[in-house]
Amino acid sequence: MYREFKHLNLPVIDAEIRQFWEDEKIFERSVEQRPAENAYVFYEGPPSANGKPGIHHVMARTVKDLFCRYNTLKGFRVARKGGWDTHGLPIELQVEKELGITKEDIGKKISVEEYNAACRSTVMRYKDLWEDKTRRMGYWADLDNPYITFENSYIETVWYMLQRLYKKQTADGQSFLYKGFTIQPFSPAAGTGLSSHELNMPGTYKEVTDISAVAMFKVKRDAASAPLFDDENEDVRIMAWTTTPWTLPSNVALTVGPKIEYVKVKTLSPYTGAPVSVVLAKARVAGYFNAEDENQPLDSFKIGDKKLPYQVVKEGIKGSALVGVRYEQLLPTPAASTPELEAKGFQVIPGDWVTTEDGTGVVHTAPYFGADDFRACKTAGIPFIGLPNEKNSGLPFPLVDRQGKFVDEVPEFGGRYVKSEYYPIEIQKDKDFKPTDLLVGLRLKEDNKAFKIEKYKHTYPHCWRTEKPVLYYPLDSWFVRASAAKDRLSELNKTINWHPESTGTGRFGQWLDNLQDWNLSRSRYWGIPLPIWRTEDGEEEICIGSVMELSGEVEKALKAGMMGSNPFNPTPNPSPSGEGDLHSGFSANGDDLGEDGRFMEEFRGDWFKTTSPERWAYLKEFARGMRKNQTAGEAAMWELLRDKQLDGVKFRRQHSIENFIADFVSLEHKLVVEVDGTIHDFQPEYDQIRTELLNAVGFEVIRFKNEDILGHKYKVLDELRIILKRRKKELETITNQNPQGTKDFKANTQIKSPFPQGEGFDLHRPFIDEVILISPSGRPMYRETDLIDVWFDSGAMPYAQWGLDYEKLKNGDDKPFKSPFEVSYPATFIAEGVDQTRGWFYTLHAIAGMVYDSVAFKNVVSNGLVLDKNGEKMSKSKGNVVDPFETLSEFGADATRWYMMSNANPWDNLKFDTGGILETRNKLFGTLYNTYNFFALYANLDGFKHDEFNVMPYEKRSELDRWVISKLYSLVADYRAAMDDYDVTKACRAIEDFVDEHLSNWYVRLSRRRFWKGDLNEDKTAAYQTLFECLMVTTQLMASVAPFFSDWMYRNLTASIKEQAKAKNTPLRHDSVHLTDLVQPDISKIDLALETRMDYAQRICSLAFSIRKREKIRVRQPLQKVLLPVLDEAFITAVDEVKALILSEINVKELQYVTDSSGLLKKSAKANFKTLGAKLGQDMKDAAGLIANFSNEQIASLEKTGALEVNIKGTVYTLSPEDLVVVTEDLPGWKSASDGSITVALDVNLTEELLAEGTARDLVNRIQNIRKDKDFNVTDRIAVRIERHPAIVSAVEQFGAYIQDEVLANSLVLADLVEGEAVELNDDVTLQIEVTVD
RNA sequence: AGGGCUGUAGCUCAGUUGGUUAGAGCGCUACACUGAUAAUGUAGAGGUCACCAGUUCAACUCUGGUCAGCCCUACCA
Repeated sequence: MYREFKHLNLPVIDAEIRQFWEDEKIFERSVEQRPAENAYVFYEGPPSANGKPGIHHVMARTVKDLFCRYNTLKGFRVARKGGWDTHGLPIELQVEKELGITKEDIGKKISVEEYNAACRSTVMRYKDLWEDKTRRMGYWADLDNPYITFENSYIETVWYMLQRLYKKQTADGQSFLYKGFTIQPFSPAAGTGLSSHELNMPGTYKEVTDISAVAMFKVKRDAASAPLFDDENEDVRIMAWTTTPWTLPSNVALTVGPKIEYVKVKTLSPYTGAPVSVVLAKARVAGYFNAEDENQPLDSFKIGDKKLPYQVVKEGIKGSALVGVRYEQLLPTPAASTPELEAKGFQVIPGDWVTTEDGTGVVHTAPYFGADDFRACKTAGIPFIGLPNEKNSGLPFPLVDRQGKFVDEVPEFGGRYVKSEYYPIEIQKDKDFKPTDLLVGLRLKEDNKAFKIEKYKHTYPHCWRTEKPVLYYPLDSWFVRASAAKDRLSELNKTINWHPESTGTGRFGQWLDNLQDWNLSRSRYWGIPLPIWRTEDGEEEICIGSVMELSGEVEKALKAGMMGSNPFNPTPNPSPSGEGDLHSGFSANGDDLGEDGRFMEEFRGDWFKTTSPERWAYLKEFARGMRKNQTAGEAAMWELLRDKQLDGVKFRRQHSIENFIADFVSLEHKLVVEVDGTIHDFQPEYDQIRTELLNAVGFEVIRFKNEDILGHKYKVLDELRIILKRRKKELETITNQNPQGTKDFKANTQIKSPFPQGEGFDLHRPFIDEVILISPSGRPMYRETDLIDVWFDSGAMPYAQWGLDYEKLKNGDDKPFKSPFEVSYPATFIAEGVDQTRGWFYTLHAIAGMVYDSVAFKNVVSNGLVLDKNGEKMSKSKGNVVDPFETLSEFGADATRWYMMSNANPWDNLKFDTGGILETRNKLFGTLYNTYNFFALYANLDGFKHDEFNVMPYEKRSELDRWVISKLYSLVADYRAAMDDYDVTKACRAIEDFVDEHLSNWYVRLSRRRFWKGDLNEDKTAAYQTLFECLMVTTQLMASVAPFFSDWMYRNLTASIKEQAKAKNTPLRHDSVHLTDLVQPDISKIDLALETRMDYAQRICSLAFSIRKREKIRVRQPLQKVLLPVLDEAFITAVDEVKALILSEINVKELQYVTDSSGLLKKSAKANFKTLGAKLGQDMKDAAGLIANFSNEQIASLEKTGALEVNIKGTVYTLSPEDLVVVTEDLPGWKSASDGSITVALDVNLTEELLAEGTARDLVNRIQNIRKDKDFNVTDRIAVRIERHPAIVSAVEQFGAYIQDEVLANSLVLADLVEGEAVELNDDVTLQIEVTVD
């Protein structure tokens, strides 16, 4: 029996099939049954589970899933290892938000360890929701063994890849991984630099209104500037425009275009009325002066006037002539002044990038806050402006700190945020609040240094998470030298098959062509630590490529006494098979003292308990030096603390603890007192590690600022006293709880791990920062504190998802990754949103290209965005976000998936409208469901069971059967071609077309009678077999996109024959459609001639129906004759084959061809523009008119002789038959209609007999309706009594037998009195019919 | 600002190498059909193929420009 159903309910089907898949492990089997060597490699771009899945994830995952399923059916083994992206700023920011802290609080209010633990627990928060969504949408992936980017094996593989880059060198010997200093986008609000990827997140560039300033820089009179002066007292100024007035205190140069022409204009300062001569580009004069005001008397101006008189007094000043001109510093900061700056700063320099499209043609240049500025100053040898940087001999500290505040030393504006957005919203809203830019503007106005201060609208980049403006800021960073591999990456890209192609050639290709170095550094906590250790001076460094290597280095460091113990001890020793878990090799407990323990025993004195003797010896020199060169603050503090002055507590100064030197320390109270100069603002990272490490060994660290000690001595003393008391108490409690505790330094040097015992060491911060290595020259090396860009994490997934194989690594294998890496690289196919073009797509490509000179993927589909139905982006604030769970529950996964794939190409943006899903459900799934149910209903009645070994040969089947089979296999060919080209939309639409147009509305409709009439004869069996094959093949083709419904149908179709199929090992033996082999495109089953003539039949029927409609003759009314004018014999032969179909479909008794010889045919001709156009050229138009007027005779002559000469404007052309498109015109005297070359005429004369037959058919219909209303079984026999009404008597008498046969009536009687249903036969006649089961 | 994509019926989308009636589905109107019925058929209304120019005998299609939308790139101050 085939299962029959009452209603289509896709969500119920989903649930049933989902359960079946899980119970029977269909996914696992679908993968495993294919041979491993025949792999179709798919990479899963890892999602982050810290946000809820959205409807766009359903879109992206449908694309991924369907091509994996499709290729599985094609016989490939398609492993799909799931993955989770677990690092990155979004997670950190979320944690900060939830804990109510900012980045500055990390390491203070909360330890890095706690913070990272919070990240770790947050990152998988919505894992369950994701997995639920994954299952419900039918996304097949291995969720049990995902790769997780925070796991040690993943991290160490990323290290390995970094090391490969570190070791790789360009032709001129530069490493692919290097440390540099550049001006980068920096988000003070998020406390981090931003990568170019992040700067390109959607919504980053926003239109904002800022305050712009045109400042006037007063020229100093000297040899270089002399030509600019007319007389000694003239006030000559250079005008420069800026949209960031807050950078004006940092101005050190003005940049001009060497080739640009500048002019000097005599005018007045608009704000003070003072006479002034300004220099600006000639092309920009009109931007600041109104031509009407030219040469007006200067003394006519009053402050506040709109009209500013002016006079161009000097023209033709080349930019190059201005270079070297010196000017007075605009807004001096005394603390930042240096002799060097005074000597070389504040002059005009050249820059090719200067234009005259905007501003004044002179660019205010502040090197720390602009990439162009930075380059220009470096080239011109202009020093940077900033506070002296005491400890680092390097560059001065910028006048703006990392929080986006002016440093205190900046007069007037010190301590103010440079962008108003950094202030809390309440402050911004205060009526008295003035943005810093405005204050700067006001200062300039007052000082007669401003020409124009006004609001200015422009787009400015914003931090994609905090939505606050970005600053360009000088940052130390590690870079990947991607620019060196630019050409090769571009070449490799050309071998990748992109969908859509334009993304690959255009968007991605052009990006590669302009590739910049990849900034890897992130000043953050939760991410993969950069595996580079350096000596403090940066002279020696090491890049670690594995935990094994790190362990070896730690051993060396141990011997040198750099560290307390080796957390990686014993040396990790994964099993040779590569199966071992790296974690298991690590010792987490500190029982094993090793060498370290032994040497600690030898030292008894308190003195050395804070560090190892060797380190002590090493640091001693530094400490001594620091004591000598102490700062003013340190000196003042020492005065307060020395000689047990403070409550009798003993303090030491410049004392070594671990690998740091503390400014002051009380060993008794375990308290470190640090005195900070401003240098510490520049290196918060370093301070933080220091604090963390000191905390880790039991010391509390407090800090005082220089100015506090110098200015508020007693306040500092009070604070210290309070802290000392508290410390004393705390230490007593700790000692009581744990007598060993803080006394034993060794115990605390054990590096902690967040994992339970035995699970190993955590490679994250802060633990990794505690690892100190020793350089070849015997100096300590500290880890570079940066984390790496999370995009590197995901870009390294082809390797890191498997992890390092130590055996291979030891053998020097070029690709030392665990199995099955060998058969899993590169990917055959990946798919992700188009927004990943510069993200994952790029990082995959870049890493593969640079490290292995290979592509990482061969085919890629980038899908577009999912917008709401109005084409607007979905966002929480708009409230137009679609919940994927609701959608899946309401419409089912298949309809949702199908809609998303078929509505538009996946790479176009999708305007998501549930109405579209509804349409898909009704049209495709509803139709197919009905078709299946129709099949099941009659197959069950007839006891039909499909028998794979006993199918009727196609040549013995009817025209209609062979036609639909031909269509079916044409579909298979089209479908496979489209899918192989990754064009799923085309594939889906082909299926829709087949199901709706061909299968349902033609084949099934025309075949209905075959199913319900008579016994299971040969023709009927053929019909069942044909329909079965159509359903079976269709369901297989649909399986990739609609995995639930197709499996449901497959299982229904095969349930009754499953046992037999299994026993005989036939193609239908599989438990699930997803385990089958995709049907082959069998050309032998395709008959194009048959498809053509069926197309004729469909068009003829359609035309006949349209005539009936026009003439208001219902289809049930039989007609005598249909006439077909024909032009050639081939048409007759073709139509003859489908004649029976046509006649029964349009309910006409006979078909008659009208040929030439009949004399009835009137032809007309139209020019065939395609062939004729090329031949005739300009005469085409005239020829078309001529041909349209051809007579029957002319056409006939051409057809007969094959040539006809025409004269067009004196030129004689010879026409051949293919130059004309001949059609027949309406037959005079007949009701006709035509469509292109086909014309149909109907004989609409109704005889008595025809009318009676029509009435009989009406009666059949009414009786059938009654049967249905009364819920009779389809097979019930009935008795019918009809009221004796004049309108039907003749029909019943003539066609009684026919009626009985049609309605399965055992008896049919006319009676005078019938008490049955009142039935309306037509507008005039209503009669009673009684129907009973007999 | 530059690059890419898109612009066809009220809506969602097709439209092959330029060729003379520009299509489908949904929606709307009317009629029909209904032993598949959350269907189906026929017909109707609905288009300056965003706009302007050019190439051509012929342009929705090719070229250039303009406008609008989206995405990407970009601190030109």
